[in-house]
Amino acid sequence: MAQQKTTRPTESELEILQVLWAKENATVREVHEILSASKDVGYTTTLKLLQIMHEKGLVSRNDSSKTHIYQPVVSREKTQKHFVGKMIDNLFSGSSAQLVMQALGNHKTSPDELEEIQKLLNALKK
Amino acid sequence: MAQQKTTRPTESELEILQVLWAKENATVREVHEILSASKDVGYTTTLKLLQIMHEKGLVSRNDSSKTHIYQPVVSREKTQKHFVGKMIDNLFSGSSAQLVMQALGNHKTSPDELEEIQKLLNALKK
DNA sequence: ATTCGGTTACGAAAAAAATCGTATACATGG
DNA sequence: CCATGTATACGATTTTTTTCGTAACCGAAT
Repeated sequence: MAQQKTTRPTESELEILQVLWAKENATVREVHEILSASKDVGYTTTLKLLQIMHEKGLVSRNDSSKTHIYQPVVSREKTQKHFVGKMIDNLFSGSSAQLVMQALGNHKTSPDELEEIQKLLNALKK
Repeated sequence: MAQQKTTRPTESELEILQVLWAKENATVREVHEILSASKDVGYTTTLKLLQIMHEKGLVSRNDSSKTHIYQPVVSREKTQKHFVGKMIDNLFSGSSAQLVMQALGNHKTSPDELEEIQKLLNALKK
């Protein structure tokens, strides 16, 4: 079987993945530039993190040129799914509805988005 | 103001809080009994964790008798809110609707629960 | 060729979190 | 009084995660 143990990203790894998901691919510098805008962190820290993520298989990299280019391997959706599931277990006694209510209740949602949710809801009700 | 720095629970602390929220209060042994059903962990580990949580102010305890009784201090709702918010930022580009769709799409939700959500949705649409 | 700016490699330290061994206290049944 | 079972205290270790210093590398401009 040799089931690939899907290593889950840590907190900081998640921050980096966000950048990669948004840009599709990026150099260390690009990632670091974005990260350091909101957070005080050294360049080599970002580099190291990307290297570790590469070892873990969370990202792939193209090192054909001197400046390596990183790409996400794990998909945003899979990762979302994993963490949402975990959170439902951990904090909502396994009830996704409770999570939904919490999310809807406490955060601004535009009419368009509400409409989207309504559609999904209609589909599920069948 | 002296705003109480709300220390956030770690992963394992969350597991313990779950038990405390469910039971309202519990002894170390009770917590440990439940935890060890699903997880391989030593009694003193659970004890230590509860002691740390007590230091942090996550739980209170009644030590008037030899066997201490612990109670959650942080509310389930506040904690949920915190983690949901964090997750929306970290994984859903700040869109709560995206999280809702993900949660609804990937997990079983009973008709009753769907109805509840529908009600909330109606209220929000106004 | 030499220097300079930007890059990766690598090891190690620091920080945070989780785990457990051992000591000790205390109530209670014998 | 003593042994035993159950508690807590506490230090120490282990593991995981984060951070960064230093060296080495390379290409381009001088």
